[in-house]
Amino acid sequence: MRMPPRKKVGIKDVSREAQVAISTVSHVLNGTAPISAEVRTRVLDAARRLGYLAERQTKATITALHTVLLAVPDDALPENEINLFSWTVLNALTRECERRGVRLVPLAGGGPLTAKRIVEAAMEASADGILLINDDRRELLHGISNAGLLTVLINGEDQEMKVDSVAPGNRFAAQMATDWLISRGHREILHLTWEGRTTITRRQDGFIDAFRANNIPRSGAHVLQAAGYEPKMGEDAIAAWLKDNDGPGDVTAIFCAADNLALGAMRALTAAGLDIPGDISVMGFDGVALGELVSPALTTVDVPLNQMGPEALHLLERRVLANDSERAAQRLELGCKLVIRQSVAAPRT
Amino acid sequence: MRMPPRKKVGIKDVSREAQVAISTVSHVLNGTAPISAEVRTRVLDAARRLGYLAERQTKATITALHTVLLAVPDDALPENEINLFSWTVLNALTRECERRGVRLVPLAGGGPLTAKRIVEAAMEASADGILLINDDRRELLHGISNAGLLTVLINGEDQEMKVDSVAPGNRFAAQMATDWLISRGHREILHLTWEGRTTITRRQDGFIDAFRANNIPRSGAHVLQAAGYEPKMGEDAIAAWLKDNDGPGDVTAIFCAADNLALGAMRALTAAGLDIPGDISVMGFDGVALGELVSPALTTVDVPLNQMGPEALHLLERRVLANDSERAAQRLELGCKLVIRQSVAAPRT
DNA sequence: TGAACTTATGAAAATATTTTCTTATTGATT
DNA sequence: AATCAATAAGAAAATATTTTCATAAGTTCA
Repeated sequence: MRMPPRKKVGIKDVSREAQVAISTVSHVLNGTAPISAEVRTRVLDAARRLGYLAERQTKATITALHTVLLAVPDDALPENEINLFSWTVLNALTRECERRGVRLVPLAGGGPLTAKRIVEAAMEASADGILLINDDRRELLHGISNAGLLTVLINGEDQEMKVDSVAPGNRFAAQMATDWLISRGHREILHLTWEGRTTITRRQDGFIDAFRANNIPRSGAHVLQAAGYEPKMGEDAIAAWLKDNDGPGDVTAIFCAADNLALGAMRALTAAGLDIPGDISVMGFDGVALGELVSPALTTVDVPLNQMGPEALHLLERRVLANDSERAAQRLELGCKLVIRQSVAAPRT
Repeated sequence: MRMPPRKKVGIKDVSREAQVAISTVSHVLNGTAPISAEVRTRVLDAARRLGYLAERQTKATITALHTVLLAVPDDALPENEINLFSWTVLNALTRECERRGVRLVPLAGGGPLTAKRIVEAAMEASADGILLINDDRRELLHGISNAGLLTVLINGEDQEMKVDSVAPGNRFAAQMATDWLISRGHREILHLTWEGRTTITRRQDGFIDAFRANNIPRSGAHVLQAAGYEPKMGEDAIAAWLKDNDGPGDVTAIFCAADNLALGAMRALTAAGLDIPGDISVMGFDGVALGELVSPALTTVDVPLNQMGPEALHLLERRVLANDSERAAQRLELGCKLVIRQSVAAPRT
């Protein structure tokens, strides 16, 4: 694995690009002399453009991390196409590690994760820290931190606020999605979800928040639990719901807690002869499914999956560098974006 | 304001400390040669001990920030001792800026903050970014980001997930505090709060969460609104409550959403002839009040106020450096700690 | 058992960066 | 108009850091 021989950029290259002397660049970078705003901007822009700032930044932190243990529970393994979520996250993480020259030692398979297994694997690899994805059980976290190992959770949260974590801003994102439905005129909305971990219930919280924030009667917020997050389960849940209620009733929109569920729901709705979005609107969450390719294209919430891994790495670096157990644990929530396509319309009047 | 002439540490000093050659240190730091785990550790430890790693880290980021506008709404001004919260945060922030040589231009007083005022002030100071404390109104955020200025919120949150922010982990912390009360045996708990911003309602969420997580009847969760967060208002609210209900009734513990309220509550309870914690337990939140000096000493939740400013600065730096509007907004929650003192005991049986 | 490798470390050469000091320009003050 | 002070930028000297290459010590294998 050899990088293209992109020769390192230095302060010299920046000075040429910005048309100033080498020393001037140094002065700008260190604030060791008065510099006019104009030149300062020119230099900084050049430095950024050439990737000098980024390189410098990388070099400063890279030091701390040599080997990182990546613990992946079986159900996050991207064995089936279903778990595109984890796959995307892990993929971006792997690439970032390669880029930075961090050795990533995976621990996966071989039955359920236990603190013992993780600690042993970390010792064996003499890892500087641990990244743990999709698993935030208390016993696990206790076991690991008792061994004095530094850990960052990806797509999880430590309720005891001892361990750093990165997760999507589920609650706000779900509220934003529901807000959008409400703004289109929907008042009776079904939230299709499943009994997942706390990070999934946050989406339900946000769904409810939106009703409160918009002063809409909470009686319009309906919740339906599917058996899991696979498309088939969403399909079954919606089919059963349609049957029980003899059609969608007052409900004019379905907000699904995952794109996969939304795909299943759309199948069930179409099978029941309902038009999307004419008769009923559907909204997803995650932005991983090929929502663009189904018909109608799925309106959804885009989660910045590609940024979760790198951010986790960054938290781990800072933790290793600081090496200060007094420092408060950090929980990082990444903002999500609405992706508006065709599966949502105003309700029939 | 002159730093003690602590001469800069370099790779040379590290090599001496770690008893290796200069080049070896360089190799460790850059991964440019195979290094034994033993030497690697020795070098890294030495580098950390001497503050070399920290210095390097600082240097890498300092570049991006020269001038920062600090916008402080009137009600966060530390004019009265009441707002020890803001005072502590601002104090730590100021010191961090001094340490790093960042120029901090305050914008405060002169009536309510408006987007226009902030944008103009930022332009005038040619600020690289804005720190906004205790104010996250939508119009304000829209106005600022429309002007293309980078902003980080301190003790606030952007529901639209466009702007980075730092805040305490209010929800989990409140749950932790309530958990503690429940673990001592309390089942009927009063949450004393006020109509604050969303960050305050998060504490109420956590209070409720604890009942759910512990499978305790939610009928035991009582909420009482004070007129504000000053001690006097807590005192009045509790006095009125005691009067209305002819004593505390079944309630055996009061969890206050702020230390100031707790101090007031304690005064009202004592005035009513109740013993703390014999008759009723009291728990605070914030860890700023002189809870250690009151009698009995106040059990509370310690919020890492000193870290909020520096973390906000760090977010701003990264944002300026990346200069990538595609990058998702980040919301950083800092973990809090339980401080156990004397004001909480098991309820009378 | 000794040639061929591999792993570790350091000395010295090659680079990169910072600091000091000089010079130019502008505007204010006598 | 001459002088001074403040602001900007750069040349050159002083340092700091990285890289290349040499060497030692162990390992493997025919």
